Amino acid sequence: MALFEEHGFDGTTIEQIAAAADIAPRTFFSYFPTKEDVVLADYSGRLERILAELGRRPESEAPWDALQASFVEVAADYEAARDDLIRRFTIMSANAAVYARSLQLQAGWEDALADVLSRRANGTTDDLESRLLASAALACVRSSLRHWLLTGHATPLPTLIDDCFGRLADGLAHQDRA
Amino acid sequence: MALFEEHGFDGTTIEQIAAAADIAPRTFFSYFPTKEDVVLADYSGRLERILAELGRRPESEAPWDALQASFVEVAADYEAARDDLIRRFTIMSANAAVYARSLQLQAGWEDALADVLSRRANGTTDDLESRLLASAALACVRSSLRHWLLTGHATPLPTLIDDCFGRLADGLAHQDRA
DNA sequence: GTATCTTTTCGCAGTTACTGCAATATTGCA
DNA sequence: TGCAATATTGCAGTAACTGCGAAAAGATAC
Repeated sequence: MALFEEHGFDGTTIEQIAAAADIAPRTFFSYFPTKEDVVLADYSGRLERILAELGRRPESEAPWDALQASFVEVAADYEAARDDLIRRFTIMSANAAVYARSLQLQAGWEDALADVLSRRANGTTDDLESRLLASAALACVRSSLRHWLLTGHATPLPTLIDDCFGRLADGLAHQDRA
Repeated sequence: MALFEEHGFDGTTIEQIAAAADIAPRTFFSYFPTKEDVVLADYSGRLERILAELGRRPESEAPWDALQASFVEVAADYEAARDDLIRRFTIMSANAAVYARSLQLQAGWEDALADVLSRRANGTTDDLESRLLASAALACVRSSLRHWLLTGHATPLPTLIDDCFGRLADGLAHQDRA
């Protein structure tokens, strides 16, 4: 991470990373599939947390509400690792390849979330609905994180995410009413 | 495209593409920035269409309704190029790198859409709201396209997209009511 | 038809991420 | 200590992409 911050993501080679970590360049790839994944190392654990949280929600709860509650809960973790998160996201937002990889990983999250929602609904809804909800939820998270970074982390993340979920649920069709 | 379909995306090299197109390998890169962009060649024009359509909507219209109307309109174009679209999306959904590139390009769309929405709102809303709407709209499009492909293009695309926008606007908070 | 300028095409050499494979080192355990 | 599983490594190779400068093609003026 320090190397990325000093020389930029593109300006840092695998060779340099390996040297800094005291391993052979070849060994790097037994820890990370791509260079981008170094910046996004926390992603894999994050998905498990979200799925666990989602599994803890009562079956009776509406899907969107369950998603909202789960993500707000996980966002509290984000706050705990605040400084690290800021470093990672700063690098990410400065580099298109890292952001692209982030989106790709989130596509995996979408698959997993849609799957859980479909199983939860148990035939009550179609797969399109599950997909849509999962995809929209991740849109909330991305928008929140972006805003959080751009505004210098003023508003706490859980608040932002809660707000975004709320807006999508209530405010879209008739904004003039709000 | 024929090469991709025969040998797969990864199994096709720039050299082969260049040979098929009767150009030097080096020249390929003056037409496409990456190999992935061959499959997504229609993306650049598509954004302009969407922005044009969005610019044509009345200022009084609620942002979400304007987005919905614009995308439904552009989806009609999709139907016109139906077979070509199916070929491209089939390749895309079979290859993670192409899908990642697609998401990256859509991130550019999101920027542009959020920008237009912010300017449209003229201070009535914050940037977070614009982002969120743009991001959610693209989530609708992706979910619709995916469903359209998986179900063998049974339902027309404009119908699917219209439906997704409608669901996000109305159905999220209180699905038990529906 | 020729000369001049612009644009496109091209070849070449180089960088870098990433892969498969087989050898070597390390570790955990009986 | 000996053995088996696992981690680390080196090497050779592939393929996407880049910068640069030369050559080719095309347009324009006279």
